[in-house]
This record gives sequence, C-alpha cells and structure tokens, in this order.
Amino acid sequence: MSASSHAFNALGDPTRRAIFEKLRDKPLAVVDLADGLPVSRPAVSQHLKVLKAAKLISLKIQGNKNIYEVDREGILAMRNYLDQFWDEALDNFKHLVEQTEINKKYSI
Amino acid sequence: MSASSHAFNALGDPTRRAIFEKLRDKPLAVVDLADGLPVSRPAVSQHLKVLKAAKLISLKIQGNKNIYEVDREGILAMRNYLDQFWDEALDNFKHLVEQTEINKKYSI
DNA sequence: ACTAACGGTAAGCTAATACTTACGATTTGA
DNA sequence: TCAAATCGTAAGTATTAGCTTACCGTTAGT
Repeated sequence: MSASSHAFNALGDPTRRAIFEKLRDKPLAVVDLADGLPVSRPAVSQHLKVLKAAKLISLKIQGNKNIYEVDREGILAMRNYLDQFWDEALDNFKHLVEQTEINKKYSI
Repeated sequence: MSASSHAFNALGDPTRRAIFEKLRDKPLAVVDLADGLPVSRPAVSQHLKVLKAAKLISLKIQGNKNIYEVDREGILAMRNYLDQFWDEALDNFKHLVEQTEINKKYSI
C-alpha cells in the first residue's frame, strides 16, 4: 500500500473532504471541526483518524484540545502519483520543486 | 459536486487505481484492461464508468472495441484542488504552468 | 448469413463503511 | 475538589458500493 492510496481513499469521502477543507485556512480543534458538519463529533474523530493515517493531517495536543492541521506529506504523495500521468508539465515541475526548500525534507 | 470530488472518489478504490495505472502507458480496450485483474470484465466496465464520470479517462470507439485513455481534465482538477492546501510551491508552479502550452486549454 | 468477440447494463448478494449512542479517560476552571 | 469540557474508542446498525452471473446489442470475420 503506497502512501497516496490511503490519501485518495481518505479524500474520496465527502465528509472527510469537508473536514480537510476546514483545515485549509487554519488549524482547528475537534469540536470546532465538528461544528457545522451534519455528523456527530465521534464521527468526526473517526474521519480524523483516517485522514491522519493518510498523512493528510497531523495532530498537536494542546492540553485539553487536540489541534489538527494540514500535513503536506499526504498531499505531496498524491501529487507525485498524479504526475505519473502528466506528460508535459512533469519534467519542468520536478525541476522546480527540487529547488524548493520546503519539499527537500520529503525527498522528492 | 465539483469535478475533483468525483476524481478523488474514483481513485479511492484500489481496483480503479489499477485500471487507471494500466492506462498510464497506452490506451487499452476493455478486455485488455480486465486481463490480469482479479475481477470480472463487467466489474471493470462499471469501474470505467466511474472513472469516465470523473473525467479521469475518455473513450474512443474503434469498431468492435472501446478504447480508453487517460484524460488530463480530471487529473488537473485534482491538482488544482490540492494546490489550495499547498502554500510554498503554489505560486511558482502556477506561473510555470501558465506558460505551458498544453495546459492553456484547461484555463488554469 | 452465422458465429465469435466485444462490452454495457440489470438484478441480486455480500462485504465494507459511515453513522449513531454509550462510555471512559484526561484536562480545565471555578 | 468537583463539575464541565474535550475527545477517543467500542458496539451495533444501516446504507453504500463492489462483485458476480445473466443477458442483450453491436461489430468482425469467415
């Protein structure tokens, strides 16, 4: 099982995408994530578990609260997967990200 | 329902990913796609329907055979979605693809 | 013309999964 | 210290979705 396969599966669910999109702007606690969503908080917790396993989000515990934030590792895995099907821009893009500092730690 | 949501759902299934990956190198007919996969040919047809709806593949009918090939539109939709969560490389990449001929028709 | 190959769809079954409620552990703050 | 808040997990249910077999229409080739 590659890393990207978990990620595609994770974002395949509409509720998980909604959670993921809530984290786009800023990190949020579980209660804040559940707020406004049409499912219960335990359901959100279960989705967070899947997103975390896919390395699409990461967790930092702040006392009482569990703060989740976007993790680029899962996103990068999906991008690399998609790039296999992408002829024209692929070479140019790869050269670009090789020079990008933030990506070096993921060793593209 | 955005275009990318269908695409993530489509690639969330391992059998569909296997089908999609078979099309990475060259277009294939349904029988050729089903060959080697652990599911029946009708199952493959059903998966192809989902992949096509997600605009990840397209179809050209050649007489007897239905030839499927990778469609960049769905891939591009997913990339654009993921770029929303991608701070650093985003701006540079966007400038790059704007200059890439093949992408202009999708109006990034 | 007739047979074989290709492939989409329908019907039905089964397994996966998203959801709920209930519970317990930890932390905060009054 | 004790009540309230946060959040993960377990158990159970119900819907989803992927699979099979059966069937039918179209095209290719003899």
